[in-house]
Amino acid sequence: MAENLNVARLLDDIADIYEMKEVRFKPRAYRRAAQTIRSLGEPVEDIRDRGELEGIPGIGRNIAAKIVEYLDTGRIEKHEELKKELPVDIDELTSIEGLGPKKVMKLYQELGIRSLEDLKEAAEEGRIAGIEGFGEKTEKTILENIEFAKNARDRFLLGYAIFESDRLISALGDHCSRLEVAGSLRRKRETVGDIDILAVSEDPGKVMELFVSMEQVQKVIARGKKKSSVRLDSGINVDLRLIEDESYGSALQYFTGSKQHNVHLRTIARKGGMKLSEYGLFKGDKLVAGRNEEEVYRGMGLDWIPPEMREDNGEIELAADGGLPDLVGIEDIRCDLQMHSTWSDGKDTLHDMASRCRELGYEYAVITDHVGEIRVANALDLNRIRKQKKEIARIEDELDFRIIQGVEANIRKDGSLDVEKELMEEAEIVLAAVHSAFRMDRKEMTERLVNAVSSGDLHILAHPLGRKIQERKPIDVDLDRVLEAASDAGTIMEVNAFPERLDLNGYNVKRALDAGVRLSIGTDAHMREHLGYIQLGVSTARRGWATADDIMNTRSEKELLRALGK
DNA sequence: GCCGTTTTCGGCCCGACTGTTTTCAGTCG
Repeated sequence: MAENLNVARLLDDIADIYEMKEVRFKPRAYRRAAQTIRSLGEPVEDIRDRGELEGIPGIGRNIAAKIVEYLDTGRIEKHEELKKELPVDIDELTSIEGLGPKKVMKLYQELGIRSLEDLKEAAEEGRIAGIEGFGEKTEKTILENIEFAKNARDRFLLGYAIFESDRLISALGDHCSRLEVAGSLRRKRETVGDIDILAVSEDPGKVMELFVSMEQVQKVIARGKKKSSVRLDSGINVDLRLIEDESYGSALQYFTGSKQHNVHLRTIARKGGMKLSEYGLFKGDKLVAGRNEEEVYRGMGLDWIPPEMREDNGEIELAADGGLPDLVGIEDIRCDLQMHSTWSDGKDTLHDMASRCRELGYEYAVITDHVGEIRVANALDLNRIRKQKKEIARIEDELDFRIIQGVEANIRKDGSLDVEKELMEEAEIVLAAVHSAFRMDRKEMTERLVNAVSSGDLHILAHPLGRKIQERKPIDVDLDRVLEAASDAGTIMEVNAFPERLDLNGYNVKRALDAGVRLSIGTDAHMREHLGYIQLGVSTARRGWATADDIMNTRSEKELLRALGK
C-alpha cells in the first residue's frame, strides 16, 4: 500500500504549491483527491489495473491521468514543473503547526527559506519577526513547534484507543448528563490520531478539573472553560469539549466527521436554504435542529446514518431515499468464529475459553486450535485432535454448553492445506490461512488463494490479507479474483477482529459483499480477555456495510453447520 | 480540477482562534 501514500503525498504537494500561488479551487480538488487515495483500503495500482481510477469520488480525468503517470514513470511532470518554480519542501514546512502554504510562500520570498533547517536557522537568528504578517510571538512558536514536530507520535490502534476512551468515559460519566466519544474513534477507523470527547454537564468546571487531573494524564496541553487537551501516559492526546445541551447533537455530528461526509452534508443543507454547523441546523437565524443527531439528519431529509458509514461513500444518497442497510450489531452475534486454547498456542484452557463464551451470552463456542505442520504454534495432529474431541465432550457436559470443534490450518504455497483429509473430516469447521511465504509475487499469490478457496477443503479463509497494522504489509494478491472464486465455491471470508489485524478491513468487507461472499468474525483470541475484541470485528463489518444476514456469527449452531454442509 | 433531481457551466463548507491587523488573513479542524 506504499504507493497510495506516495501518490497522496504528491497530490498534496501539488495542492500546496497551487495554494502558495493563490490558484483558486485547484488546491481543494487535489487535496480531496489526496485524502481519498490515502484512505483507500487497497493498492491504487489495483484500481488502475481495473481502469477504475476515474470514478473514485474526487478523482476526474486529469488527476487520474497524473496518478497513472506516476505509477508508470515514478514521477508527475506537472509536479516537477511546479516544484521548479517553487523549490520548497512544503510538506516538511507545513507540518509545523501554525505554518500553512501562504506563510511558507512569504518565508520563501522574503528569506529564501526552503527547508526545516533554513527555518530553524532563521528563527534562531530572529530574522522572522521582522516580516510583514509575522511577529515575535510567531517566531517563538515556530521554534517550539519545530521541536514538537520531531517528537510527533504516530496514530494509535483502534482497539487501544477504545480501551483508553472507555476508561475516560467511566471516570467522567457521573458528572455529565451526556457524554460520548466523537471523531474517527466513533467511526471506528482502524487507527486514530487522538480521542475527541464531548460532554454536557451542569458543573463544567468540575468536569474539566476532573479531566485534567486524572491519573493517566501525563501532561496538560491546554486548559480552558469549553475545551481542554491532555496527553496520556500512553502518548495519545485527548480533547474534552463541553457543549450546550441544545447543540449537542449537531456538535456530535460535526466532530464525528468524516470531513468529507460533513462537507457533503453542508452542501445539502445549503441547497435546501439552510446552514449546518457544529451549533445546529439553521434556516436563516432560526435553529431547526441541534439537540439530537437524528433531528439534524432528519432536518435535511435524511435518515440517521451510523457513524461507521460516514465516509461519503454513497451513504448520504442512501439516507436520502430511506435505503440505508440495517447494519449488523453486537447483539446479533451468537458466537465467535476463531479462538485458540492451551491445546495449541493459547494461554487459557479450553474449559476457560468456553465458559467465557457462555458468560458473554453466546449460544455456543467454536474452538479453532492450530493443526498441521506449524511447529511454533504447538499444532495438533490427528491423534491429538481425537483426544481433544473427547475433552470437548466432557466440558460440554460439565458446562451444559455446546462446543464446536474447528481447526486452523496453514495454506501451502500451492494453495493446498498442510493437513491430511482424515483430520479435516474430524473437524466440524476448517479455517485456513497464510502463515508463511507472505512475499510471493502477485500472480503466484493469487493462484495460491484462488486454489485454496476453490478446493472445498476449507470453510473460512482466515485473516485473508495477512497484514498487521503498522507492522506488516498485506500480501500482494488480486483480491477480486479471490473473492470471485470464494463466491463461486461458497467459501467464507473472515473479518479478523484482533486489533493489529482487522483483516478484512471495512473497505474490503464491502468489496466481498458486493462479490456475493459471506463473512465470519473471529477474534483470534489466545486468552479469555481477547474475546472482547469481537466489538472491533463487528465495527469493521459495519464499516463495510454488512447486515446481520451477511455475517455467519448471527446463525444458530444448527444453521451454521447446515450452511457449512456439515 | 471536480461535479451535477437547481448541471456540461458555474459553482465550490463552516466557524474559532491567533497574531497581527486597526478591520483581517491565515491556519486549523
